[in-house]
Parts: sequence; structure tokens; C-alpha cells
Amino acid sequence: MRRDVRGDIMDAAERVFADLGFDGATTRAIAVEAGVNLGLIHYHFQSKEALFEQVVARHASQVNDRRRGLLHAVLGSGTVTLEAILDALMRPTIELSAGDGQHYSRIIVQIASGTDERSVDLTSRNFDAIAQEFIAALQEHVEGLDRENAVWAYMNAISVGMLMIARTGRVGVLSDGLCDEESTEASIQRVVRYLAAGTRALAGVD
Amino acid sequence: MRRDVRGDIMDAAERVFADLGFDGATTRAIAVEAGVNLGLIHYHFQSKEALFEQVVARHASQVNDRRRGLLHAVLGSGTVTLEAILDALMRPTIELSAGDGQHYSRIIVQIASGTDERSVDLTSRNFDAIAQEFIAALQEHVEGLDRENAVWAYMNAISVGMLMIARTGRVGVLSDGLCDEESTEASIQRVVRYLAAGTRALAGVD
DNA sequence: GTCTATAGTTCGATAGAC
DNA sequence: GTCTATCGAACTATAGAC
Repeated sequence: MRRDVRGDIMDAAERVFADLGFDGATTRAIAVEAGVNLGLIHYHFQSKEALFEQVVARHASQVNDRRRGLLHAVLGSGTVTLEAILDALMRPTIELSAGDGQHYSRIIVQIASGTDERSVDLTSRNFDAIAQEFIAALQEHVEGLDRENAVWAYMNAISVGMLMIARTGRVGVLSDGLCDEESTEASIQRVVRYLAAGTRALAGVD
Repeated sequence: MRRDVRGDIMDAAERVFADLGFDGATTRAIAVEAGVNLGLIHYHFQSKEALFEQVVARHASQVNDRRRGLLHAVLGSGTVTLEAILDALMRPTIELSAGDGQHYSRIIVQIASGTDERSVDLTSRNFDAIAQEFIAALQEHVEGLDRENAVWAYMNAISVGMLMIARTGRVGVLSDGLCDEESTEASIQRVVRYLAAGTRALAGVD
């Protein structure tokens, strides 16, 4: 098995970008982390910006495919519950962030919360389509939820998800470690319960 | 009225840090934005890092004082509702982000979602105390809400608040502008309704 | 494809004149 | 306090040998 330099660079870039952000990261640090020569990064990816975009896109499509698959399974079933829709939205990202996708997750948080052109653009390119599918599903299956509130319900769910997968350690600090001993499954169930109740509260308002 | 160079630098730094992040911002760009000489930044603030910390601290204490004042007013009243507690938590930041605090707000989002040492440290220094006050209030006044779920209720509220005050324009994109024509008061009432329902859903679980 | 070497900028910070 | 000038280090990116 020969070495996959391109893949090694992307793996290393994922870790370094996650830790230091786009501006804080340097191609040199990525080269060291990957154990490759600096010149190879620019040979394989042309620019730091292009490398960043490919690191984001690599897992985003995979997460969205998983979300879409779960959503369609839910919509194709007999009884469509709000909880099942929200589970399909949240589960793939949360599970990924608990496994080997921790670095990718922290990068997504950066671009989802950023207002610079690169962040806004990357978020749109990678998540607009899937967002519209979930917004439509929410509006369709929650009685009294109009399009405006469906968008807010989606955004609120994403917001809660972003700080969950960021894993800043803040819940641990504020709870003296109490909130750190929880299984991924329990986390998903708790957040889905929370988001479902909030979403229903947005429906049927006057 | 003589010129307040120190204040001008902080105002400019607030705008530049908000737009470009700590690493993306440069002391030179801040100097140009402030209309002052580059050397003055290091004379008045010693380092870029110290300038950043002072920019954050300047408004954080003010926001937290406002939150604390509202919270104590609520707790001192006859009937303490969950909605009133959440209003006290969310209102100061949302109102500030809608006014002249838009740049400060985007900086707070950066440090609240960051996992680097500077972000985690600044978040703790500026928000641990007020967080514990609200967590205690939630636990005290929501029937069946234990400490662990009170921490999650607080974190979820903050998470939703962060992406609201980030003003990434994402709700506008996803709703074709539908969600952009809303008053600050309506925004606060909608989000409080959402968070209150979610928080109650966390209470009394087994 | 992979390496060395370096071009060409730009950065944070400071020294020293005024 | 405010300025000019600059140091020394770090950066992205590329040219050219192998």
C-alpha cells in the first residue's frame, strides 16, 4: 500500500484548520502535521483557500446524504412525527462529531457562524439544498407552522447543534463535569425533545 | 473636545475584529480604520491580544449588568415565570446586536464558539458568573428541572442567541427575505417562546 | 511527484526623534 | 503622546533541480 499524500494533507489540514481557524492555520503547520514537504500542498491544492474548501466539501456531502436518507425514510413511513424529522436533521452531525469527525465539525461551526464572504459562501454552497428540504418537511408536517416559523425552527435547531458539535467544553465547565458523562444517543434524544417542543411552540401562534 | 485616541482605536478594533476575526485582523488595518498611527496601538495597548481582550471586556460587563438587573427584578416579583427569566437572559444581547453593538456581538460569537485557548478563556472570564446565576434561577423556578438539564437549557438558549446575534444573513437566504422584516421585540418574544417550551420539555423527564 | 531554495509580502512590535 | 522608520520573523506561493 503506497502512501496517499493527497489524503494525508487533507487529514492534517482538517485538524489544523479545526484548531486554528482558516486565518490562524498556516500551510507550513499543515505540511508538518501531514509529514510532507511544504511545496506538495501547493502542488496538489494550488492554494490554501482551495484546500480549505475541499476539506469542507469532503464530509459535508456525506453528512447531507445521511440526513437526506433518514428524512426520506421518515417521510415514506406511515406516521411522520416532528421528533423523527428533527432526529434525521441532528443525528448525522452529532454522531459524526462524537467520532472521527470532531475536526470537521469544528470547521463547520466556524463557517456556519462566520459573516465573512468565504464562510457565508461555503455554508450556502454546502447546506442550502438540504436546509430547504428540512424546512419544507417541517412546514408540511407540523400543524400551524408557516414558512417563516419553519425557517426559524430550522435555524434554531442548527444553532443548538452547532454549539453542541463545537465541543467547547462549556457545559462541562458550567456543570462541574456533570454534563460530560452522557452517551451520544442520550444527547440526541434530549436535544430532539427540546427542539420539538420549541418548534411546536412556534406553530399556531395567532 | 479633544480627540480620544484610545477610544477611537477600540472602536476601530471592534469593527475590524468583528469582520476579520482575531487572526484575520491586523493592527495595521485597525490603525487605518481608526485614523491613527500604527505605533499608537502598541503604545496604548501593548499588544494585539491585550487590545482584543479589552474590546471584549468593555461591553461584556455592561451586557451582564443589564441581564443581572432584569433577572433580579424578575426574581423579586411575586410570580416568577420561565419566560421572564429567559427574557432577562436574551433581551440585552439581542437588543444590543440590533443597535450599535453589532460588531461586539459578532466578536462574542467568535469566542463563544471557539475552542482555542484564548476563546475558551475569555468566555469563562466574562460569562461564567452570570451563567451560574441564570442556571440557578432556571433550576429553582422550573418544576422538575435538575441541575444537569438546567445547564443544557442555559446552553441551548445561548446557542440560539449566538447565531441570532451573529446575523449571518442565513435566515434571510433560506426564507427569501421573509424572516428579515421583523422587529427586535417580535424576535425576542418568538425566541423566548421557543426556548421556554424546550426548557419545559427537559423538566420532569423520568 | 517530490524536493530545495527563495521570491515577494506582510506581520507584530519597537527604537528613537520630536 | 505621536510620529517615522525599521527590525526580525513569518507568511503564501512558485521556480527549477531531480
